[in-house]
Amino acid sequence: MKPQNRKDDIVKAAAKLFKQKGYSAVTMRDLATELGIKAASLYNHINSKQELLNSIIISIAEEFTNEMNKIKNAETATDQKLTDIVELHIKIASENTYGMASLNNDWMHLEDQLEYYLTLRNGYEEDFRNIIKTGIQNKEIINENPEIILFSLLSTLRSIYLWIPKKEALDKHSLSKSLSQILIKGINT
Amino acid sequence: MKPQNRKDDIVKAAAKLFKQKGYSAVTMRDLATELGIKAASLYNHINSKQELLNSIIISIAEEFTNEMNKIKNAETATDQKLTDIVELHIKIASENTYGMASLNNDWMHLEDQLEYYLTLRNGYEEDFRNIIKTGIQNKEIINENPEIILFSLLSTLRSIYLWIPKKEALDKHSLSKSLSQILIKGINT
DNA sequence: AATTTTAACTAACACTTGTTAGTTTAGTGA
DNA sequence: TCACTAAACTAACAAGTGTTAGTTAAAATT
Repeated sequence: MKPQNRKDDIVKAAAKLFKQKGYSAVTMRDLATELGIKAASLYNHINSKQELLNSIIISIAEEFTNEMNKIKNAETATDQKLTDIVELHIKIASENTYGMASLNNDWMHLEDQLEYYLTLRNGYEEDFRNIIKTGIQNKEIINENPEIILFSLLSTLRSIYLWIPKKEALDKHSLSKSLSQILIKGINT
Repeated sequence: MKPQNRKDDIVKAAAKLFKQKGYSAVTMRDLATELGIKAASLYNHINSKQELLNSIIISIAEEFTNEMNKIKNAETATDQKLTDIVELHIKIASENTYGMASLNNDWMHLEDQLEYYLTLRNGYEEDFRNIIKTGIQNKEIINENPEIILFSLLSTLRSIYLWIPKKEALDKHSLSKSLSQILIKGINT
């Protein structure tokens, strides 16, 4: 009734290797070796290499979209929305460090699902942009080019997965607090 | 006396394709097609695919290192050093949008030169970290975790190459001004 | 005019790629 | 005990990989 277990192992191992070398450089034999089996055995559980990438990326992208919908529809001030977004990125990056690497670096190797992914990503960015624009109108955010503010925030948030595993062991809570301060208080009037 | 011309064309085209699909996904046949020739013809000008990646990444990494040495040795205040760093990243990202993609995403496929690259990168980050620490001691920068400040700044600076070609046509000068304000004034006491 | 150089070509190589087919083994439920 | 299933295996394939060897045609140099 739950024969998904082994498949999850494979997806997890795939994400780990994809982070290390990128999707294209990881072979099905690499992946099998990581799991201690032969390449052909993988196909008892999955349909294709492509499917692995799809499920890794799309599940994260959908999580971002769902959470962004909650944040944008909440009756909260702009700086609370921004804090929520920072925490969302830290949460996803913590729970899925490997997957975030694929989402950032290998999305262009999605095939069937590429268009869908881009729709999700564009929607997410558009919601984020609107939150910033509203903040500017409300004078909660300095009146700089919203495109540059968006770019600056998103760049940092998308890179969190690279820094979380660092030896310095940034604990999740103090990271969230410090990063919000640096990113948001720096933007406030 | 300058038979390097054709080789430069190849390196440039390679960097462009590496940005689009990543080093591993670009074949020598792709590269040849981009240049309107056959794959084997490339080898009249270059020694290997690996060599292309090496020269793209190492030349940029060395430029960062050289410029950082000037900045750190200059007798300037911390916020001037930070402004200089922002401008350095914008300059390199503008002049070498394609190469920056390889540097960020394909450095792990360096082989012989991987160790050298990591030495350069670690040195750069260490210099940057020391500038931030000095700024904190001088009370020019808020007393947050310097590791998080470094991470936040570097994440944005390393992503500039992704945004410069955007349709919005962020012109270089206003980008530099706005970004410095957002990143640095936000950090200042 | 003769020679060298530049830069393309065709043909082929040894190896690696994702994937399929068919088989074997061990554990589970009837 | 018997059938079924999950999950591994061996063997193989067709296509694609980076690269080499040897050749050719035109341009530059002597």
